[in-house]
Amino acid sequence: MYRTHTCGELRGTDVNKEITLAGWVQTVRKFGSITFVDLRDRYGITQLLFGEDLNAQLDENPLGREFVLQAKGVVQERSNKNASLPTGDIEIKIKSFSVLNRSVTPPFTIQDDTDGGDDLRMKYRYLDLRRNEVKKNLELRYAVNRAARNYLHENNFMDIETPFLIKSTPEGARDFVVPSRMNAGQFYALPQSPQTFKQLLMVSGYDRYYQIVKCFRDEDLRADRQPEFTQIDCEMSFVEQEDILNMFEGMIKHIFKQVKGIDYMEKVQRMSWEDAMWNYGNDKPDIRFAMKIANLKSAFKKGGEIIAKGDLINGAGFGVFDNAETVVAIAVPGCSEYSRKQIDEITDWIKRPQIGMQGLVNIKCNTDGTFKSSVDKFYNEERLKAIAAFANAKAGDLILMLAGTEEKTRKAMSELRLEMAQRLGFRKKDEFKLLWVLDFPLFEYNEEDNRWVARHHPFTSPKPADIEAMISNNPEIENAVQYLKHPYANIKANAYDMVLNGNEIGGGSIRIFQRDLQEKMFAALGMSKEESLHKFGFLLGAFEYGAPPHGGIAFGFDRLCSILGGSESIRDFIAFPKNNSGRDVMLDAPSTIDDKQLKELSIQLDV
RNA sequence: GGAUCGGUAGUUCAGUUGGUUAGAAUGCCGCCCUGUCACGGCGGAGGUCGCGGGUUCGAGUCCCGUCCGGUCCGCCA
Repeated sequence: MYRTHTCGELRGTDVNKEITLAGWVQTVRKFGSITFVDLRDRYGITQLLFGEDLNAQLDENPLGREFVLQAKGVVQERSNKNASLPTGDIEIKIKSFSVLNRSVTPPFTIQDDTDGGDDLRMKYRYLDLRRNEVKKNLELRYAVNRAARNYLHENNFMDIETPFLIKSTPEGARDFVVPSRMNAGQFYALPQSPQTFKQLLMVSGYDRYYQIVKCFRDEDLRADRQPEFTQIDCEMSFVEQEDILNMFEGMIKHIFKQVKGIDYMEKVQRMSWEDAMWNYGNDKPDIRFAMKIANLKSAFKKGGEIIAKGDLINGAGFGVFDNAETVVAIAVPGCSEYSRKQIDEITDWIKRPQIGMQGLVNIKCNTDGTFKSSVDKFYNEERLKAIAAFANAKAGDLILMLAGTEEKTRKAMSELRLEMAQRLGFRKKDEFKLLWVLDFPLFEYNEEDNRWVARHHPFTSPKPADIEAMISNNPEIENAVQYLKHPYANIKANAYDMVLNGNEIGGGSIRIFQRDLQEKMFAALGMSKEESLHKFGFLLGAFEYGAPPHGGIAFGFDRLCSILGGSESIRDFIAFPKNNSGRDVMLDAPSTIDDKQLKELSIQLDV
């Protein structure tokens, strides 16, 4: 037997027990004739005490960091206790020991505050995973997994595995493809999600399905995006949107309770997509704080056009606002005292290429009730007061205003709102606020391909009230790039996203379950009959054999874990993640394959 | 595809206006130390300044290119 206990479990009540521990050497502290060793395993750290009698043996078998050690001894009370360690009341007086394996000096320290950089830690991920910080994240991930499974199991959901080698349907994200040796010149694709399979399972009568499953998308990465990622994928039959919202609101609350001990009692807030865009410039608003966008002028919806014209000091007008499609403002609480330097800093921030705005207008709402703005020569005090009132600004606030084209300005203001909230500490890691965003548009325009595409996916059902419009209205696809300006843009989907602290953590929809409506949908997306049969004939066929009404949702498991763990990056919550360029730096993958493999696959390279 | 920040000792970093032998901390090695737990003390080893080219009497430092890494935009139904 290698060990009788773990390194995390012995306490004062175990004194005088004869025990055996096995683990890794964290540190060696030598004091001439006695030596302390901290022995670490997954469960904790226990201090070993080597007395004078073992010095000869230690000289013969010197211990180094990360050596694997087995040690037998007696638990004894420490003369100097260590309150910061759960095992800090005791130590093991060693009687004999054995070095099970040696270690070369690790490239970085295996501690909470390691000296290793990200790159190095990824290259030696197996060492990084020994660190408590990383272990904690994987433990949280497992806790979320368990909580989700328990909840779904209790609610009659059944875990059914679906294939990873499937058919490529280049709709939406780019597919990862896998060449088929037995079918020369043909390829499988790895699933972007088990979407069609779970719908087929509904047709088969498995009315509550779930899977915690890998999905694959060949797109560029971010801190919160990996080429392979995990979803909690769910589907239900005989449900309406309301049923899904209630079921999965329940699941998230269960996860909060089980994993974080949080009782999320209130009903999850709901917001239409249009309200989200109008008030937050964003389809996943962070509602932990207010700072709603004040719409002073908008190209596509009536706003507060109080500044568009009139009441100007010299009558010449303020071209930047007068000529802009959109003028939006936020009132930043308590920032009226911002210095020139601070304002310049924010202005530079919104001028960065990633935001790309030309400039920033500010109005300081002084605590004495007066106003000071960067546009004093265009607007008089009364006008500034009116703007402040419209933007819900209080004395002491700083109003920030942006003007320009609709989409860009709205997006920029959304970013600015988050940035200011970040600076003011409004985005607290330990505060969690859920939100359902509803009534998404069914279609959106893809400028690159010059066509309308499904915003969610092509299996999403339109709102019942809009089905007629979609079927009868088959307008010419014009170069209408402004959302909400095209007839299609007004067709709403039976789709919903769950948003947590400004992050989309889940999304789903009620699906189309009739063949004729699904065919109309494909046609609306510009797919020919032949094409739709070739790509999705199996689904259309299945819909003819008694497909039940159904709908579902999928949660981004990695992202949910990272938010619950208070981290920006999902890599910390994945045991073996890819880097920014989609590489596994530990394996050095992807890599070339040899000519024999290529030949078997009938593949010739062009590089 | 684009923007931006970084690459100097095993590691994390500093390095002024271009100027002598490129520094610190930590880690590593050796010696000393019986109550440490970030142990301590003394000593030591350790560098192709990512790579290639250019400017210059002289380049870690300036310029061009390139590779690698981080973050973001596009992209991600």
